[in-house]
Amino acid sequence: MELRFQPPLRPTQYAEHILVTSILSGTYPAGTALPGERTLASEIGITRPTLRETLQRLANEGWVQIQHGKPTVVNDFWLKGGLSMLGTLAKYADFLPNGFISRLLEVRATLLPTVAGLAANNRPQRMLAVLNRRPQTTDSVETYIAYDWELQMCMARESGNPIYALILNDFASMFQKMAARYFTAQKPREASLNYYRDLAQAIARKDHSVEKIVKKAMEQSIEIWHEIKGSVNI
Amino acid sequence: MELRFQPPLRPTQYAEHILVTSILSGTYPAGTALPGERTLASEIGITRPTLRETLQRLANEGWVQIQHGKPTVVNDFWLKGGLSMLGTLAKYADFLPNGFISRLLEVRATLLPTVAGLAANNRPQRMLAVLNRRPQTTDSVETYIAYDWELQMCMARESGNPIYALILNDFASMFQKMAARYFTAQKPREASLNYYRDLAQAIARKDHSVEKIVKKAMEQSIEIWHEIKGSVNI
DNA sequence: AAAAATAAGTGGTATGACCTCTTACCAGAT
DNA sequence: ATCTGGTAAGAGGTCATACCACTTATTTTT
Repeated sequence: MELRFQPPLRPTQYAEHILVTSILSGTYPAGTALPGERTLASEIGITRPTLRETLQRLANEGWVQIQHGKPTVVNDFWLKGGLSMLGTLAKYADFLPNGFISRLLEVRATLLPTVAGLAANNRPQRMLAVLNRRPQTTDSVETYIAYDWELQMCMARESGNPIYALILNDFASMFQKMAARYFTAQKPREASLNYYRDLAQAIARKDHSVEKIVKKAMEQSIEIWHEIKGSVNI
Repeated sequence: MELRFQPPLRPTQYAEHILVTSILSGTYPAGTALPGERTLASEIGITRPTLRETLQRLANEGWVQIQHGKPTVVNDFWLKGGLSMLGTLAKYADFLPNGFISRLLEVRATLLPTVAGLAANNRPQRMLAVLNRRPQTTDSVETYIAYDWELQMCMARESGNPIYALILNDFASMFQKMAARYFTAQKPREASLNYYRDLAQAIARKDHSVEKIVKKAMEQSIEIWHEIKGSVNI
């Protein structure tokens, strides 16, 4: 849980914690009605306006469905939820199904090659400018984490299609958790350096191998992740 | 705007309308601070708790950034926003950049072929069950809209990767607006029927042409959309 | 000059009341 | 009996106001 020694949660975050863990753990199964706001607020130990701020946020992410006059009901979030749920889910990684990060990497593997190809065609100079700042072998883990994310976001921005950036933004918190573990080992750092180098060369050559290179790198990162994570349930 | 003859917006929706249109139209440029909550609430004509519910939601979607003690600042939403922004943006289509729906269709074209391939491998029976219920030539526009969406969601669900469904859910409102226009013409309806038929055959044959078929259909839908929309700015 | 206290402004939370919508129940009309 | 309309209960929606907590800049103290 990683919450010990942390300052006590503020009421609105505490409410989120209670509600999300209750939903994830099955205390409030999908399809059932949540207790009324007045009851729920007193049960959690906060006031109604505070609870409502949290409820509205969760409803917007697809956890629950609020309708005037009717009780608030819990959603089957894998069916009704939106991508912004990833941001909240990242805080409760213990409840994630086994291999969830792999699923995330798989989605990235289908998206990023296309995105990279668009960016390389659209704004090759900007891509090369970022790639020329790529990390060195001696750089810290934090540097790798930050740079890898920066490169992805650069691709999304320069792709010319703003929607790719929106998707990646929702991935941010999950990727942060993953990358912190991923780049701790040496092998993925080496693999990434090779990937950055190959990508820079391909863009400079202006040939059509960018997509393939990114695709290959994404698939390799999935393999490496499987080796790293071992039996950890994320 | 299509708001005439509709009941007046409730305060929380009215606040969203004011804030979002103000941000989109440049009244509150990215990087600038929003007026304080007390000021803003009275300007809009609602109370602070009500305004806060809206502000928290918008912050969660990435429109603004709220920090305790500091003024709330407007984000560059194409950079900081999440995919759930699409749901809100769909209500203010007039502000969308030209060709935005095309960008959305392009994202779908990169995702759905992979998703369809996974679903066809994972759960061919369920896919076929849905495909066997595909519309007839004589069916209504509404039937096409509903079925097309159902098929996409089916693919996402049966792909085995829940994240695809989360992404599609965020596309829902935008797709609804697009499909209502798209399927009004006859050509796209015919194209979709052919697509459904080819897809059903491919899955039944268990060959590896599913991805190609979906890819081709998605690209064709982009072409058709360009023909249909003409000079409309969406 | 540096450090600590202070004050002002902003977002965060608490109370308690009232408004609006949905639902179910019931009385009256058909 | 069935349909219609009213009525009451319970749910979410909004209001009003006061106070708490964090950030920042200023002032005071050391």
